[in-house]
Amino acid sequence: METRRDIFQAIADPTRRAILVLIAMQAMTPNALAEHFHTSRQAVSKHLKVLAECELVKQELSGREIYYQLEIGKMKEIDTWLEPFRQLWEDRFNQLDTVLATLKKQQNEK
Amino acid sequence: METRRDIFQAIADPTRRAILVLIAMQAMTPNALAEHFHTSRQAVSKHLKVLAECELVKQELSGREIYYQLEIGKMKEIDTWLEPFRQLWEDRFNQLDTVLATLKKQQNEK
DNA sequence: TATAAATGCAATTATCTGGTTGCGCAACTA
DNA sequence: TAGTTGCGCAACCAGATAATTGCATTTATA
Repeated sequence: METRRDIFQAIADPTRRAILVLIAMQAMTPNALAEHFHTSRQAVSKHLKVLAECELVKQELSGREIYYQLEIGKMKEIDTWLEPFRQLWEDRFNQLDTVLATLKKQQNEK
Repeated sequence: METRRDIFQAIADPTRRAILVLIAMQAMTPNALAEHFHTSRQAVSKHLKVLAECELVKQELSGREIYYQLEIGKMKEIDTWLEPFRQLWEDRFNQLDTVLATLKKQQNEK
């Protein structure tokens, strides 16, 4: 029942990725978000809950409305995981030692 | 049955992410990979199949062994999706117009 | 040649996931 | 105050997922 929420699992769903893009531009309510998709407001609400559980979004209350906005800092975690791979495709021909060191370090920290 | 494979779904699984890290350092066989996890070789094989379906890994045959290696180029797709968000956390205080333009462009291209 | 090893595939199963509908509650509004 | 709106939560359901076991095939080895 207590499913461990994970940022990678959060962005696995295309609707959630679209939500992140939308609220990156402007904080939005569940109702406003739902208008952009072919699903119910409740379904969007569940997606927002998942995003909130892994701290990718935060709420801002305004009367009976709830504006969801992006927690941009959390997105860095994806970037961090990607970093050693980025080195691989950027410096494929040199600095290989550095790349391997970073990868091994990341693996040991697991 | 024909589940649409997606790179974001592929990296949603922690075992698959670990596999990517391992083979980034060195091409490995399913048996060798399986030794690093608490699952059967067949389970690892299924993960490799998922990764192969979205072209994150490629095979290199060697007798009865199959070495899996990373398709580093495919990882760029994650990076590409992340790019506008990276702009947000790097240039939070300026160039906001550029960020929004990128996001909207990305959204229109869906 | 007989045996062992490396691998993929099929069938099965328990669990997770994303969606729906129905409901209750708090907050606006006429 | 009565009705409407915005929202989250619970129950339910079909399909997807990850893991297991069993098996067939190909290649290496004794």
